Amino acid sequence: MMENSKEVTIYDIAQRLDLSPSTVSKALNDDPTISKKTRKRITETAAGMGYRSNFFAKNLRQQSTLTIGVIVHELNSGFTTPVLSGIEGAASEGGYGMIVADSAGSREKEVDNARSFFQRRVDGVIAVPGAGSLEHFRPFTDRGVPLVFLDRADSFAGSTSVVADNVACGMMATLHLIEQGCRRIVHLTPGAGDNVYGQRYEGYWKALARKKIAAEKSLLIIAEPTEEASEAAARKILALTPVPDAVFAANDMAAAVCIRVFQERGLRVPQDIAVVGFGNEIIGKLMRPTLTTINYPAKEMGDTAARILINHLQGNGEIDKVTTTSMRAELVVRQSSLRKG
Amino acid sequence: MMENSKEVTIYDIAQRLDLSPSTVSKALNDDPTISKKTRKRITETAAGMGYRSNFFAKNLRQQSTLTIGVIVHELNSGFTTPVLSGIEGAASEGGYGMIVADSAGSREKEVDNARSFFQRRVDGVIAVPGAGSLEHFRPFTDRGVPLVFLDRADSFAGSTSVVADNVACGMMATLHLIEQGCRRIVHLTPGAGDNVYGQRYEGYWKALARKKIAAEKSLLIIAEPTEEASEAAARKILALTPVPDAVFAANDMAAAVCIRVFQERGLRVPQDIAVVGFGNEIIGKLMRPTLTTINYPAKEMGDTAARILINHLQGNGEIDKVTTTSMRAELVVRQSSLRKG
DNA sequence: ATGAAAGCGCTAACAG
DNA sequence: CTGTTAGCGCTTTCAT
Repeated sequence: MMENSKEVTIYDIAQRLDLSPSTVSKALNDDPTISKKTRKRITETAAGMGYRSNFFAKNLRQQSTLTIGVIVHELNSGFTTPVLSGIEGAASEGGYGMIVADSAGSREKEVDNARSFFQRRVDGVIAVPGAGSLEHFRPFTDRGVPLVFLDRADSFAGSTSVVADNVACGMMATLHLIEQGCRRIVHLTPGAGDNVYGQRYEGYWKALARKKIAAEKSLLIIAEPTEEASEAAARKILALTPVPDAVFAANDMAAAVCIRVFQERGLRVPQDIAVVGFGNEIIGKLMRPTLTTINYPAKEMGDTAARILINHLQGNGEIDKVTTTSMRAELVVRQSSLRKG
Repeated sequence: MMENSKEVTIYDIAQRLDLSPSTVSKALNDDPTISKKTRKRITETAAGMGYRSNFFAKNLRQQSTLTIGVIVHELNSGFTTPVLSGIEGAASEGGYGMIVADSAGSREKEVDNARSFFQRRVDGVIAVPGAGSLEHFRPFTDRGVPLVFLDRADSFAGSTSVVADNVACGMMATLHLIEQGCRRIVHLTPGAGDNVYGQRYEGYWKALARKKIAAEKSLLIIAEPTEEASEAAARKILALTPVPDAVFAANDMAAAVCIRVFQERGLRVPQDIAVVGFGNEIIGKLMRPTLTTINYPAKEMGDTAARILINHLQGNGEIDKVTTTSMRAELVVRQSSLRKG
């Protein structure tokens, strides 16, 4: 095993070429005050000697880590994956590394992760927080470390948010169903609290209100986004009287399960009951009928959040001016809701 | 905006308490030679002053970054997500951060990412490489930076691999179909080269050989894992004469598309044609018939890779002894293949 | 039990 | 165009 044959430093290079370390440093950083010729000599011997700059010595001087920290409340999810992909793309393009911490649904871990990133001195933070207070992020804002929240729009001390317009999403889906002639529209959601789900629900009833349709409390059905709970919810929906003529589900999996249960009970989708999902998961294209759904711009949100952060870090200080960036989602109309034309 | 009100250093703490910086340093690192009383005084004022240790000064001294680099060839994928989740869990448990770089299918980016991590001096690397040479990882092995490959078993200079036993997977799936009475079994795969797909194919024909069934070349169908290509492949399968009585697809999406096409053509699954997928994606539980598939232990693989790496970094040098860790995958039998009992 | 001093590798004034 | 010098904040002998 070839072991660490000792790291090469700029001193080694300087000695070898009979130059000073600072000359070497400048040359390696493309300082224009170094003659082309020496610069070339230096870069070449550096490469030859297997030199790599010491990231930490550099950071120690420059007080910057070229690293952005990403805290997600659930890494293993269909939303988080494209978000990370979007962030990574923009970050690496801007010369930043992305360090990821997963809170795995635990608030305690989220607090820990914030602390850990603070210690690590990331240059900026993007967080997809779970529910609850955001106070554990205060050290960042206090120290001027820029902070962007994703998918959560609470205003929080000097921070910025990137969200999809969930109210608009809910409205779009519901209006579409109304246009298709539906009147008794169920909203199936994991919860209608103070978060994206609540906003989708708000969009739902705003759409009903606009069309002068009374919102019935019994048409709001709460169910965890698991297969079992969704099945139970579907049965609950069929037990309502009169039977609803549409379901707007807050995620595609729940919508798919509902459709299956409806079909097994002999109902036709969309003729007897129309269904709209949320999230544009791959399953929506594979099932029959294909699923009408909201295309949630997760990757674009990640990309945007990273760009805002990096622009700010590079001194194009958007972050102080923009408070919330709302990304446009779109309705993807497929078979499960099309009752006309 | 509260701006950087100047970072607190151990010197500030020392001055405030009329102690020396080294005492403060030791106290903060729980050095037992510092009396309990002073230690307490120090930790308390440190907290009070909002001190955070300077990660970089620390690293500069200790020549370690407490960071492991993860290079994936495709971040936005159903395999990578649980892998990252597994790595993150083990890493954070061991006190390490995880920095992620996505090669997004580009070899060039993969090479860049390797270089970038080398510069950043990650303590260790986990790579899920694409196809092709692994030479760009040589700097790590040369410098004694431990390196673990995931889902790819090439032996490479002093590195270690964590894989699922893909040959066994292919064999398991195929034997199961044979036991169900199938004889003309198609293997549908994105390619049977020198990678996991090739190994699954190897398992397929080994199973056939063991059962004395002739492997026909026409039963190997190559198709990209997209919806369109899978549909075309399904039609191709139905055009074979005699029509096959089973399909073993190398991913669940392709299997789902096949089943849909078969059903649309009036075939019954599994009675007329049985189908086994690969990957245990969520869709397999939602569709009808439910999909028999291989449960690929992605998260466990990530977890294992990270543990091996971290054990090594902490001096429990497994990495030199273990060359390849093969994780057990399992067959999940559901409706799409069950023709007996 | 505490302190003094050296140095990790690099950069940025400033001087030549 | 190149060199000198002085730290960045921390840890770690070695003294006391």
